[in-house]
Amino acid sequence: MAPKIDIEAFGPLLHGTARAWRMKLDERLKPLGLSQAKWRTLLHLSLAEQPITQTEIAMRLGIEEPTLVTLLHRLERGGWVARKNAAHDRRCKTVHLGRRAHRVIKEITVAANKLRRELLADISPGELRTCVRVLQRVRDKAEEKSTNGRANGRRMASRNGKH
Amino acid sequence: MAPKIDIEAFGPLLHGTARAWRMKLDERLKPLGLSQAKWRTLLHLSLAEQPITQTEIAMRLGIEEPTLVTLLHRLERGGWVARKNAAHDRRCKTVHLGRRAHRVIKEITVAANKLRRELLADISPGELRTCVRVLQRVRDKAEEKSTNGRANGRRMASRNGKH
DNA sequence: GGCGAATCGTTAGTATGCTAACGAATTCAG
DNA sequence: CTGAATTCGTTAGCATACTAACGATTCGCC
Repeated sequence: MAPKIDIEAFGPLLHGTARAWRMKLDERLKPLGLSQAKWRTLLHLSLAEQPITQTEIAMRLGIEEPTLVTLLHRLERGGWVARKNAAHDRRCKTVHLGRRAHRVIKEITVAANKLRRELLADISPGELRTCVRVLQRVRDKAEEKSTNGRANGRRMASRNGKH
Repeated sequence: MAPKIDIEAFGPLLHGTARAWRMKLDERLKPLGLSQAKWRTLLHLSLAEQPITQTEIAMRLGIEEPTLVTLLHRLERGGWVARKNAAHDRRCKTVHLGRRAHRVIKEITVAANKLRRELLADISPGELRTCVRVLQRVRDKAEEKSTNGRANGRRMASRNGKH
């Protein structure tokens, strides 16, 4: 009774796997005081060459602006980042890593890489490639604007450009 | 530059695909007044042969009890379900589908199946099988209790048994 | 039978996401 | 140059998840 895969459960399976992965990572980074949403933000900041604005961060993270606002509030309250008014455009604020953040950036990547290696340990390169291809195609299809055809300002943070 | 897959982004890819799928489904069911969390609950109730308790539902949905409590509050407020005190055990409440729910159960499954067929349309059966196998293994691995070995009461809703 | 342990549902508090609506600042059309 | 449109960050309000802690009830062991 093994060969018959339960294709009806693909959605739940996808959902459950993502959830389990996220919770595992959160669990490991909790000792650092960091959740996934937080460490992803810090990592993107550290990867940016120059100070970036909130809108830019939201786009890279693939989340909406209001979500980022409260996320930054929490990060700021914890001393992880600081916001500064941009000189050239008084509407903008740029976000900068605090001391505390610089110290843990490396630990974050190490932990994330370690977890990934563990979870994908007994998956063959071929299987992995196939899986990645499938996921990409599914995601792209799911992100296609469906019925609406209106150009409606800044909509949908689109897929996050790696990490 | 296509053959080299970006394995570092597997986590984000998984996360993003699940998110896109979920949002697409929510978008389609919004006209019915239903989000994914809600229709999944209704569907599980409709699949159950006999009235089931809240704990049972939470387990099947793969969510924690307090999460279910507020979810049921919203469903009850919308007239989708009703809670009754169980006769045999005064601690328990059983949850029952309301009229309104019975009418849309079919629409829900139809929409979910349609979306799945669309998103997986151009994926070959072989690829799909591989992908499912990989996801299952990753999920199982991620759900293994890691360092803690303590039996700490009811923990982790575990994987949801299909749908 | 009776008391401690386990179970069920709940509240409280927090984190993370969303949309809608808005004020302030900038940009663009005329 | 000026008024309309756009952009940036924010608040308000909601949905969905979590853990911690609790009352009420039931179960299990003596």
